[in-house]
Order: sequence, then structure tokens, then C-alpha cells
Amino acid sequence: MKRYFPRDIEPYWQKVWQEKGINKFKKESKEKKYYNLVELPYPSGDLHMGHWFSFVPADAHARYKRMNGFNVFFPNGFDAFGLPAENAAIKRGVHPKDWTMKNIENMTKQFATMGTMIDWDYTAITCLSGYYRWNQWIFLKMFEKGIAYKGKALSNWCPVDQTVLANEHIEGGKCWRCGSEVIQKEVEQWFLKITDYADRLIWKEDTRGSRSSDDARRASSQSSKISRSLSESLSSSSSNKDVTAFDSPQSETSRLQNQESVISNQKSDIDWPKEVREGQNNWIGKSEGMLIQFPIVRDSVVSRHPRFSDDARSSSPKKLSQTRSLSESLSPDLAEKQSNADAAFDSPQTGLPPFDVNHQSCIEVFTTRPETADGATFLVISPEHEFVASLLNGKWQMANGKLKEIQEYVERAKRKTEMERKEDRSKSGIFTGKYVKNPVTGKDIPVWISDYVLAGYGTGAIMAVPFADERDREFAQKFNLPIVETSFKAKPGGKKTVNYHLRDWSISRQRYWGTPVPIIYCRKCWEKSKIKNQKSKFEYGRDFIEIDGEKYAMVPVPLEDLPVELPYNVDYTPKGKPPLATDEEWLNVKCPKCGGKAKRDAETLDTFFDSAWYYYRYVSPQYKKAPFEEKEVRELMPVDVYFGGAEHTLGHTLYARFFTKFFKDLGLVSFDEFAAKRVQHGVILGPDGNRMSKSKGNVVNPDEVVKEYGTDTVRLYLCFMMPYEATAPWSTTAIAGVYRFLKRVWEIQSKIKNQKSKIKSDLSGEDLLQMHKTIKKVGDDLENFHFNTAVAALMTWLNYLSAKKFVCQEEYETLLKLLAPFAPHITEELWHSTELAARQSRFSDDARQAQSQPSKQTRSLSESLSSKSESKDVTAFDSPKSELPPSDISRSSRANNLTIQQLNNFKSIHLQPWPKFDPKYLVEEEVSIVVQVNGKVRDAIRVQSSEFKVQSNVEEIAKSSEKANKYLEGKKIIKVIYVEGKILNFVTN
RNA sequence: GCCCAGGUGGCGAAACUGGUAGACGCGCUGGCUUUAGGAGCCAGUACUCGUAAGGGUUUGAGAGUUCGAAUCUCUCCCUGGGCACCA
Repeated sequence: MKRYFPRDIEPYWQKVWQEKGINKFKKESKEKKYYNLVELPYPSGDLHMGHWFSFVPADAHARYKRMNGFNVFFPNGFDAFGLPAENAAIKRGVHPKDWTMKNIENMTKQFATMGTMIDWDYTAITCLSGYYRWNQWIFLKMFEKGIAYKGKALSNWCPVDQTVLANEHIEGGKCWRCGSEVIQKEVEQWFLKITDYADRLIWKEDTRGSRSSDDARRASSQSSKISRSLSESLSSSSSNKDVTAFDSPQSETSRLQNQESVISNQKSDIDWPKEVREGQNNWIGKSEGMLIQFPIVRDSVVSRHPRFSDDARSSSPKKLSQTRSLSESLSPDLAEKQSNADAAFDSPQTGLPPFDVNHQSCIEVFTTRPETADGATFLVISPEHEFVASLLNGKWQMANGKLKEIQEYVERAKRKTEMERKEDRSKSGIFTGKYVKNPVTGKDIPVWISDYVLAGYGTGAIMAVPFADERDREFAQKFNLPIVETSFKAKPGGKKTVNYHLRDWSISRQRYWGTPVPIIYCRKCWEKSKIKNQKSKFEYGRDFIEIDGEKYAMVPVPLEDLPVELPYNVDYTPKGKPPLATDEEWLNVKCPKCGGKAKRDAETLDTFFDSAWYYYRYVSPQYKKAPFEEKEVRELMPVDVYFGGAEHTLGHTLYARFFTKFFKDLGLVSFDEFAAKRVQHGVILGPDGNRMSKSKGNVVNPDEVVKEYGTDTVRLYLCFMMPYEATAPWSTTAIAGVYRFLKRVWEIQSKIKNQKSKIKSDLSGEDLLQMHKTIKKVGDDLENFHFNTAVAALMTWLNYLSAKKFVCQEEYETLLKLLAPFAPHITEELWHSTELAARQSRFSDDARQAQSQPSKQTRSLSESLSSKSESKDVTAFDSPKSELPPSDISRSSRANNLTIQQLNNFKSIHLQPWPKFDPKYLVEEEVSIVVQVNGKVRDAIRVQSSEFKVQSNVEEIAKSSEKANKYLEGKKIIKVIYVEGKILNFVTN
């Protein structure tokens, strides 16, 4: 027997698997599908340990599912657009595309060394036009439905680089690239109206499906873990129901109905971690309250019909609702159009404008505590509030000095950076000199301006109840405003409203390396629409844009003209305007509507747009008519399990859910959630306990560890080192432990007992107990993503087997199969030597016997196959006589360049059925029962299984225990508590 | 400040619906063997008293419920992550 050299066997089997295509997804299979998804990686250059940690356990799970008869779909791709490519390109002078594609090539090679069952026929590379044209397609659908709109918002703005910055690109209030102070600026950009979906994105408490009255659903949700894994491994009970939906020939409609029920079945089984559900719910931040109008005391009105200047517009707050109310004042037509649109799309934010400009009589506030309105002793409005703008525009009679003071305060607030607002929480503010009437008390109360009131939330104005609200009290104390007790029984008139913390998603990026926005700006069309006052359903929100003071209509690129290709030769170094805007040739186009001179939108889409739907593309990556083929999605979606990192709780997974709900509204899909289950992994820290980083020099490079120990050891260690969701440091010594384990697995070959003996009789009751316990434990753990304890169970069993004189073939093969999902190479290698050895022995002198009466070994294998043999298309042992043993495929001869073609009857261990466990072997002959006195352990007694069901018998035995008696002497037993087969507790006085 | 996840040996961690806390691995200690492939095998290893038999203590701290609590309840402390003047 040769020694275990991972380097000799791993690349070999990787090649075999590839050439034999064992990891190819079987599209036509009748087996139940299982969509195993891992977040697609960003092609940063090399696979790091984090990639290994997210993919390897996910792969073990997938392999386990496949061995359980599922048709596992495990694709992968690359999230290939994005800033790092552009930055690397600027730094090194390589084109972002070249840099990215080279990295993809490199990382794909590295993926091969990981030994996963990923089927690369199903993939998506988001920076290729074959993918991003569908980004554009989806964008246009969203534009058509009013979900994508162009609006203004306060954004982080770097005045030097002339670009919007994401929050993560601000370091200490400064631009991460040029170091200049970031300011808040209103910038026109593209948004997705995710707020329209706020309510639907909230996780309801009963996501486990308990409210369903559907019996089947209830039954499936109530089935315990054990019975689930049982039924799956047997594939003969409840799960069969779903399988038959695919099996039997049916009319298309009934087939669809069945599909529906499968999908809704899964829907009721939606199982996402609490941390994600609550995190998202908090982020969405639904709060129910009331809009209350406070009439302005009118003595100081100057003009009843103010017109808002541009100044007023530029200071308008973030919220769309407020932007809208402004445009209403600008143009009655637009206002009408928009309120129509609002009605059509049922925006939760549609309400009365915060400041009723038409009647200019009220300031409206949002409150969740209307019952405290009698304690409202003043109003506070944000510096960006329209009322402030109207004051500054002289629409109200004001003392000049006062006006200046206000102006100064507002300017100061505007200059405050995000950081300053966060750091300095002391209240500042200024009195407007104006009063409103408290509708409950009838008293006139002052209106103040303060930046502790946020423009972007509610109406940008609050009623201050210093008696009940800490912040209001702080403000009142600082400025000597009255604090009046509230009865908490006030009932002001107003409109019930729901507010959300969630903001619309800004998707504009003034960068090069992304999906071009498929919109064309046409001057002529704008002129025409002005004259005709057309109401196009394609246009929503702002239907024009201003470029250098000129107005243009927004014309969507016709779907058939997609993709709008990202030009290759563009100067992508930062110039203060989007790189694409510098490419005149690309920028200037004919308007698809009127044929006139027009310009393309020069911005690109946020890469989170790309990743919001990539798993749909995986199912039909070549499809040319739509982002995905509905039929394939019906069969493969929703995703069964989605592995990924906790950092995507609020971003990516929320966007992905949003896209799914949008697809549902388009009628493209029938489910609400794209993934039935989400499993989040932790982080592997460097050996020093810190996050791995080049600067700390604590990076563990997977390639090097693979060189040292082999892929299987790294895989096994990643599964074993800690729970999947935990965060812990890499240990350079502990990995040697799993290497030792694999070596012992390798070496235990020498203990295998001669094939000719009757195997079953060789397995003692204890042997069977240990084996079946392990089968159950490893299966349950793989089912539930407890990879570390699954490996521990295998180690425990190997310790048991090592202590035995001989190991039976059945034990050995079971061990290999249970280990196969974790360590696919070594198990494949050993499987082949054992499989061939087994066959050879069967074909020698026992051949005839094997034919008429299969040996126990053969039978146990074929038994486990029989339940699925129809659906499983690879069956290794079903007819031993049909296959002659290949001449000499031993490890050594294979190492001597045995070609893959010579591996004739290649039956991979990974296509073997998962071993079945039989509960009958789990009954122990003798159990250990703990004897307690007053809850303290005093002894443990052995009781025959026939006896422990009767309490009096156990009591008898326990009372004869010397150790226990010591504590019972002179005491009166007042109570005896017996937990069957576990504990007997004497309670004394 | 709010929300979430955690706190168990020297270390990574186990422990099913409350039922022998510390499985498994690392490390360490002792012994055997004296090693072609980073050695292997055997025994021990929570702490503590004791030569031992055998006690006692122990799951961040404190209280409570229970025959019995790492697990359930309450108060507090600490760590990690997220949000942050959201009315």
C-alpha cells in the first residue's frame, strides 16, 4: 500500500471528473431539483480563504444532496463590474476589462483546485454585454413602470473629484481618494423606487408557514428534522409527492399547477436567519403615525401665490414626496400627472404636501404619538424645509436682521458634514419669528428651525413635545421654551400615515466600469412634448433633464436596440464628469423616437443592480429573448439554499428580494421570495486573531496550504474548525489534525477483512450501532449545515474502527461515502481501489453464488440503490455480472499514467447513494442510567434494554448501588423522578 | 442610545424539546517505538483538596423557577456586528 500523497491524486481526479462530466447538471433528470447557490465572487485577482470558506461547506452540502437523489444545480459566476477594477486600472494602466477578464481566468483555475461540483456551463459574468444587456432590459421595464426615475437627492459629494461618493468611500468625513472634505449636495441621479416595495419587503413573523391552512403544507412544515432526512434518504415517503409532479406525464396546465404547489410549498418554508429578517425590518423602519396640520398664524402673509425660485428648489429635501410637491408648484400639468402616477402606483409616501403651498396656511408634521399633541409647545422644522425657503424668499413679512440670522443658520447647517452632524449632538436652532396654532389646545406656538430635525424623514417638520420626548426636552431647555404636561389623550385631526426609514435606492455611478444607462436625451422630443403636453406612460417623475441649462426629454432605448455596449476605448481617469461623457462618438446618437440629434446618458449602474438578479440568469445563461427563460425559472427557482456573508444583510439580499417582487409584478415569476433558505457564514481571521490583511501580514493563502496539505485537508479543516456561522482564527497547527485523520482513513485499508467472509455476521451489535449512529449524525448535520460536528462524528467513528482488529468492507465503504462530501478526492481514490477489489473477489470463485444469491455486501448496496434505481442513472452495483473488472486499476498502475479512457466503467463515489441508517440498530442492548440524589450525580448503572422501561426495576438496581446508598442513608425518600433510560433521581428530605 | 449575535478548559469548540458539561480536534504531560515523506502508538489532561479511594467547585456576574439549569425568567457586565437625533 502506498502512502497518502494528496498531490498525486487530487489533480488526477479533478481531471477525471471534468472529462467524465460527472458534475454536469442533468437538465432532463426526473429527480427533484435542488438549487444550491453561493454569492458570486468579485474577480479581485486570487481566491482567498474567505472564498474557500464560503464555497467548500456549501459544496459539501450540495454533494450530500446529490447523493440523496437530488438533481443539484450548483452554478457560479463573477460579479465583474465595479470600482476595484477601475482603480486597479488607473493605478497600473491596464484596461478594467482586461484586468477583470484575466482575474476571472485565474480564479476559475483556482476554483478547479477546490474540487467543487460547480457546473460552469451555467454561469454569468456581469461585465459582458450578454449579461448586462439584461440589466438594461430590466432597467427599462422599471423605467416604464415608474420604478426607475430620475430625481434629486442630497448625496455625499466630493468637490474635487466631482463625483458622488458611496458611504463606504468616505473616510473620516473625507474623500477616500483625494482626501478633500465631503459635502452634502443635491445631485440629480437615477433611483429605484424600492420604497414602493417597503411594505412587501417586511418580513412577517410567520414566515415558517404556520398560518397556512393547507394540510400538505402544514404536514411538511411540521415534519421533524429526523423524519425529513429519513424520507429524503429513502425517497419513498412524503417527498415523493413533489417528485411525482415532475414524473408523470400530464397536461401542461396541470403540470403548471403542480409546479405552483411545489413553489408555494417552498414559500411556506421560507427560512431566513432572524438576524437578517430583523435587520432588514429595522432598516425598512416602518412606523405608523399621523400627519397633523398646524395652521400658520396669518398676520404676516405677504403674498398669497408665491412662485418658488430656483433657490427654493435646490434646497428641497431628499424625499421624493417633497420634490414632487415642488414640481406641483412649478407646473400644474406636471402636478396633475404626478398625482395620477401616484394613484396608479399607490405610493405609500403619497400624502398631503408637507407645506401646503397652494393655501400656504399650514405646516404639516408627522408623529407616531398624536395623543401627545396637547403637549406640543412648539414646532421644529429642518433647515431644508420649504417654509424656510419661503421665509428666505421674502414671502413673509420679516425683520431684516432676523432674515439674515436665519439665512446664516441654514447656511451653517448645510455646510456641516455628515461627520460633524454625527459627532456634535448638542442642539442648535433658531426661531423663525412665526407661529402656528396648536389644533388641540388652540394656542399659538413658535416655529423653530433646527438641524436635529431631518429633512429626509416624515415631513421634515415635527411637533415638539418636550414633556414626552427627550430630544425635544433638551431643545426646550436650551432655548427656554415651555414644557407642558401632556394628558396622552389628545385626539388631533389628521391623516393616518405610514413612514419608512428606507430610502429609494440611488443607482447612478459617475464611473466607467459598469452598465450604461439605456436612456437617450432628446431636445427635440422635449420641445414636442411641451407643445402637445403628451402623457406618456413611459415617463414618470421628471420627464426631462437639464444639461447645461438646456432641457431634454428622456427617451428609453428601444428593447430591440439593446445592449447599449460599454465602449472599450474610453479615458476612464477621473475628470470631474462621467468618463462616458468624454466619448463624444459614443455619446451623440440619433433619437430613437424622432431621429433627431440626441445624447446618451453617460452614467453607469451601481453594481448591486447586477448582482440583484444574477441567479435568475444562471438558469438559462444563453437565453436571447429575455433576462431568463420562464420555463427554466419555474423548474429551478426559487433557490433552495443561498450561502453568503453577513455583510449583505442590508444591501444585496434586500435588493435581490426587491427584484423578485418586481419580476412578480411583471408576471415573470410566481413566487415572492427568491431563496427559501439563507445561510450566512462567519469570517476566518488570521492566525493572530485579526482580520486577514496584507498590511498586517497575517494572510493565509489557500494555494499555499493546498500545496502543503492538499485540497481535501483544507476542505475538511474548513468544515471542521468551527461552526459555519462563526468567526474564528485560522490555526496552523490544528489543520495537521485533519491531515492526520485523512492519513488514518487512507491507512485503514490494511484492516479490511477478506471479502469472502460473511460480512453481516462480522458486524457486532456495537459495530452496527456505531455505524448507524454515524450515518444518522453526519446526514442530519449536513442537512442542517452543522459541518463541524459532522466531521467530528466521522473522527469518532474512525477512532472506533481503528481500535477494532478488522474493518468490514461495509463499514469501510460507508465511511468513504460519508466522508465523500467533505473530502472528494481521497474518497474517490479509495473508492476505486475498494470497488474494484470488491468486484474482483465477486468474480473469482464466488461468481456463481453472487449471481444466484448475492452476498450480504452486494445486497446491502443494491438494497440501498433499489429505491431510486429508476431515477438514478448511475448505478454501480445493480448488476455486477454485467461488468468485467478492468484489468488492473490499482493506485500504482493509475499513477503510472493510466489514461482516463482506460477507466472504463467509471462509477464515481459521488454518484453513489447516501448510506441509509436503520433506527433498529440504534437501540442499545444495555443503557447507562445516571443515579442522582437530590439532583447530584452519584452513580451510573447499566441496565438491560428489556428492563429500563419499568421504573420499579431500575429503582431496585439503583438502590443496590453502594455509591448512591451512601447518600441515602438515614434519609427519607420523598420523591423519585425517572427519565426513561436516562436518569433516576431520588429526592430526600 | 437602539437592534442582532455571542460569552463554556491553555486554544477552536460539543451538549437533542432542561436530564452524566467539556464530544471531536489542537496544545500540553508521561511512556513505548526509533521514524522515508513533516512521525507513529499507548495513557493522561476543566479547576481544586487528596498518595489513593473519594470529596468539593465550575458554563461572564448575581438572583429566580425546577427534583434537576450552559439551556427557561429577571437584573447587570463584557465582546463582535449593524443602525444611529427616524419624531
